[in-house]
Amino acid sequence: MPNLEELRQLVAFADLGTLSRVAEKFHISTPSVTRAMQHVEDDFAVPLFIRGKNKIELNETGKAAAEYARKLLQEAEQTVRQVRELDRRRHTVAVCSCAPAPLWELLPKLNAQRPEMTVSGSVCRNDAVLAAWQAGECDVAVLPFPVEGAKPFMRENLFVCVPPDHALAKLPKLTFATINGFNFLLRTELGFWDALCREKMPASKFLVQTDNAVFDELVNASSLPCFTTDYNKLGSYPGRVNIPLADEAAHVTFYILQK
Amino acid sequence: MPNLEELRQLVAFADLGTLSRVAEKFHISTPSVTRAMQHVEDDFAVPLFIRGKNKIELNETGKAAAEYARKLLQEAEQTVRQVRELDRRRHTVAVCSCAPAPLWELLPKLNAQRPEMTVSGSVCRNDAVLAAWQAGECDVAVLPFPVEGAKPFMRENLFVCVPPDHALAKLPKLTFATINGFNFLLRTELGFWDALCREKMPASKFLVQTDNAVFDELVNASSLPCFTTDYNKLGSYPGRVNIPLADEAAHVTFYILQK
DNA sequence: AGGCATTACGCTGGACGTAAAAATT
DNA sequence: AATTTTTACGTCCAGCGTAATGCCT
Repeated sequence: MPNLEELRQLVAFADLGTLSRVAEKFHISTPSVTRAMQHVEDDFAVPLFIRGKNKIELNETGKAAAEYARKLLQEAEQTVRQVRELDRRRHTVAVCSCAPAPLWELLPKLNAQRPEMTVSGSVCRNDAVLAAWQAGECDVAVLPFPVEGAKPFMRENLFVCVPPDHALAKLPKLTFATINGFNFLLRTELGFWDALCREKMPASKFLVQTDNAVFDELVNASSLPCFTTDYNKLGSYPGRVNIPLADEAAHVTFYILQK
Repeated sequence: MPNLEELRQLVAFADLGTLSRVAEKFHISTPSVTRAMQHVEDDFAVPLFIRGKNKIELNETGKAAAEYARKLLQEAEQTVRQVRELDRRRHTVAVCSCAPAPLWELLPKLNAQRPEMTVSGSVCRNDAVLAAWQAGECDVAVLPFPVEGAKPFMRENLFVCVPPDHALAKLPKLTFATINGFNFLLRTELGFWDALCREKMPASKFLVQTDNAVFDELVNASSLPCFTTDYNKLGSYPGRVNIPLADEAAHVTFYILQK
């Protein structure tokens, strides 16, 4: 049964060409490498090297052995990775949501329910959420439409958020048709909201900003409209008014899939 | 980097259920197994066991780890086998022939030409010879017909071998048609001759004997006809006469394929 | 009482590094 | 002179087995 550490040295020797360089790479002495190579040869019980007085190289069998060893080492590393990943999965609840708001509701609840588990949430596009769920890559999925086995979870309503002196602020209600054409500030990682806005407002341009702090600054500094929702605690900007969107599409029921 | 010897013990534990049985299997002490399992757990750096006061079992991750380890060990063994096989191939000339006679000629010559090599010969059916050659499983192939790259090697002629008082002994020449219907003694491992006889003499029955000594005894003890060829040194039975077969099929040119 | 896992402890063989030798460039 | 491989040698620790402990059935 070969020793994987020695096989690593064999592979390194195939790559580097001299025992000294292998020793250097692994921060060990050259005699140690010499012995390791002798040991590998003993393990395989066939000659792998052509030895000169102060020269050593792989013979044809040795070259092939190094390649086989390389493959085996990759498989060994993969084995370790798979086991660790399996353990990680046993200690985390992975939530995949189409929008951030359900995560704000869900993650604290899950954390309280399963204090020994790490709860991890991510926002993806609808199709990616569904794919992750079906592939078993997440334990909880949140989608903006019902699917087999899903339960209604919460409702989120979209608002337009503008300074009080903005033209749109005069209206008590808005529709996508009304605001189509206005340019908007948009936070990224809004998941499905992002796609919805772009679909409903094809004439608008969106200034996207990932960083939350920077986004807030931009909102305060400019008079450009942005979106907020009744779950968006971060989005209650002082000095701005929230105007509801009347469209059905702006009122979303999220459905939850749970193992 | 996991230790394969320890992984073997992990797999054995998954199969046997207790550390004592693992110790017994590998002829080592139980404390040694305990330590090995602790070491495996350290290597993977995740919990693999559920430990009671005098009880230990695999958790779900551990069970999976044992299965991954089982696979890895098989791959490690395969790696060793492949390297050894490669070395063996480097020290042997494998000859695959459709009939034994060419081997009698060829093997001594190859032995003389390459004294450092082990020469191994085997007799197979025509299709198997061709398959082995094409798969690179042999270094020399001998076939009873020409193929691309093959050179004519030798000619072998088939004789019928009967006691002098046998009915067939009266004829100076024979054909397959004449002897069809007579029952014959047949040595196995005649390769393509076997198939040829059965094809040309559908009405005959063949008494097959593998063991050469037993076959010779049978030839001496019975008056049943058998075959011999001009290369069959073993087949020159005293007290029997050899009658040539006139058919073209009884005169074979062997073609040789060599790397 | 017998079986099982684990800890304690002493021993030993194996693995390491340093030093040195011998050969090559 | 510098580089490379290998041997010699002393050191040290990882891994082994024995013995003992604690627990369960």
